[in-house]
Amino acid sequence: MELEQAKQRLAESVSRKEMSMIIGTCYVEYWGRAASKLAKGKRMVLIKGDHSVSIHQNKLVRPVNYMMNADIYCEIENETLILHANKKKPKETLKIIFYKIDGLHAYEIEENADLRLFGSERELSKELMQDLSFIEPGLKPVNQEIPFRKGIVDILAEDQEGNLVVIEVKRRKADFNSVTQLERYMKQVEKIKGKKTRGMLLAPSIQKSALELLEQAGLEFAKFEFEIGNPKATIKGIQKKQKLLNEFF
Amino acid sequence: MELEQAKQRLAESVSRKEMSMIIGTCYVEYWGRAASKLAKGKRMVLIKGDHSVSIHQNKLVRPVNYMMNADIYCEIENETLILHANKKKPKETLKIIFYKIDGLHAYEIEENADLRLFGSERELSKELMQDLSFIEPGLKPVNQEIPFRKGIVDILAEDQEGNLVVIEVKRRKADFNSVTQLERYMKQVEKIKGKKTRGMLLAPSIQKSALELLEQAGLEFAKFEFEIGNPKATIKGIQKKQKLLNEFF
DNA sequence: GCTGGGAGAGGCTTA
DNA sequence: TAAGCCTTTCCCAGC
Repeated sequence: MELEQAKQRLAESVSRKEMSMIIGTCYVEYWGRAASKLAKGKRMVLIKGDHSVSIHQNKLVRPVNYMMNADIYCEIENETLILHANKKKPKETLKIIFYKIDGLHAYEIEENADLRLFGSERELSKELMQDLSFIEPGLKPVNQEIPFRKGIVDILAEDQEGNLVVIEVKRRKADFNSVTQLERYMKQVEKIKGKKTRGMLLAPSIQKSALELLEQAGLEFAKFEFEIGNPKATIKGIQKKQKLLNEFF
Repeated sequence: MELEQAKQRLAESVSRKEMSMIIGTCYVEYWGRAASKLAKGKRMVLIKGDHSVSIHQNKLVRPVNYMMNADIYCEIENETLILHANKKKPKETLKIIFYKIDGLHAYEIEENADLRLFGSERELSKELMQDLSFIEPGLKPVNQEIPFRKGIVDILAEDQEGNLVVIEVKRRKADFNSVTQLERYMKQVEKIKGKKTRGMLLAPSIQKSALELLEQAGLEFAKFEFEIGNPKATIKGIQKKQKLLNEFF
C-alpha cells in the first residue's frame, strides 16, 4: 500500500474516532516512564476511538508497546510513514516508523454496553454480609467498607462478646500482602475505636508462608468456597481454621 | 460477509498461526476465574499465533475479554458464527457469538525480536551497586539479590560500623507495600545473620502515609533521581531524608 | 507446577 | 489530582 495514501486514510479515521488497524513492518521507540526500542519487524498497530495506541506482536494478550489517550499525528519521511503518539503528564513519546504497510483497516464502532462481571471481590463481600453467622455464631455486621485514611475495611463486624472483628475478603489465594493489609486495618480500627479488635482473613486458600505470618500477628483465617454463577456469585461454605493445616493449601 | 465463508477462512488462519482480526456484532460469555457477559455490540476480536484471543472495544488499551493459549474452534448455529475458546487448568470457557461480520483480516506475522527495555528496577539496582557511597560514606555492597525463603533482597550492604543494611529499590513512588516488603526482608536478614541490621528504602518519592509507616518501623528512606537514556538508565543523585519532609512528595 | 514480585502495570472509585 | 486497591491482572524468573 502507498504510504501517502495510508497516511491520508489514517488521519481521517483517527479524526472520526474509528478503530484502526495497521499491519506492517515497523521500528518502535518509546520514551517516558521507561525507555524501549523494538527492532524492525512486522506488527499490528491498533488505534482506538479514545486515541489509545497499542502495538501487538503475534503472541501474548498484552501489547508490546502502548499509550493511552495520546496525541496522534503522522508524517512521511525518507520513504517511511512515521506515526507519533505523545502525551503530557507524564511526558511520554511513542514513535512508530513504518517501512512497509501490508494493510490498513478502519471501522466505525459505537460505544458499547459495559461488561457485566460476576464474582468480584466486592460482590463476594456483599454476599458474605448477608449472613456472617456462617463464619461464627453471633457474628453481626456493623458496617461495610468503612473508608479509613488508609484503605478500606471490607467488613466490620461484632462478635458475641462485643469485640470488633475486621474481616478482609480475598477472592483468590491470600498472600503476604493480604495479611499485612489486614494487620494495618485491624490496628487502625483498634486505635480509633479504642476497643479490643480481632482481624480475620477470609479467602479460598492461603499461602503457607502467609499463614505463618498471619498466626504470628495474632490474626485469624477462614476458608470459604464460592461458585461463580449467573446472575451472581454465591458462597458455598465457610470453614474456620482447624488443626489440620494441610487442608488450607 | 457470509458466516460460512468467515468460518472457513478463520479456521485456516488459526491453523496457520496467523494473526486474525474479526470485526462484527457479537455477544460474549466468559466463565472461569470469574464470570461475565457482554451485551450484543460491535467489537474487534484479535486472535494471535499463540492462540490468545482478546476482545477489544473501541476504547482503552486492555481487552474487555481475553484468553491466553486457548483451544479455538468455531461453528455455525442459528445463523450465527460461534467462536469457542477453551482452556483447561484453570478451566475457562469463552464463547463469542457473531450475529454479523463486518470484516475478517488475517496476516502471517513471523516471530519478532524482543523489546529492549531500559530503566527497569533490576537495571537501576545494578547501577546503584556500582557505588553505594553515594548513599552514605563507607557503605559497601555485600551481595545483590540474595534469595531468601520469602522474596528477594535488592541490595545487601554493610555500613561503616559494620551493620548490615538491607536496601530495597523502587523505580517509582514507594507505597505501603514497599515499606512492609522492606520490613519483612530486614527482619529476616537480622534473624538469619544475628546481627544489627538497618533497612533502607530507595525510591524517587514516597507516599506520605507510607513514610509515616516507615518511620514508625524504624526504617530509613533515601530519594534518588534517575535518567532513562540509551543504552541504559543512570542514577542522577541520591538525597537522604532530611528535616524538610515536603521535599519528598 | 507453585511462588514471588515487577510492570511504562491498567483502570476504577473516592476523598 | 492523589491515594488506595482490585484485576479473569499479565508475565517472567526461580525453584
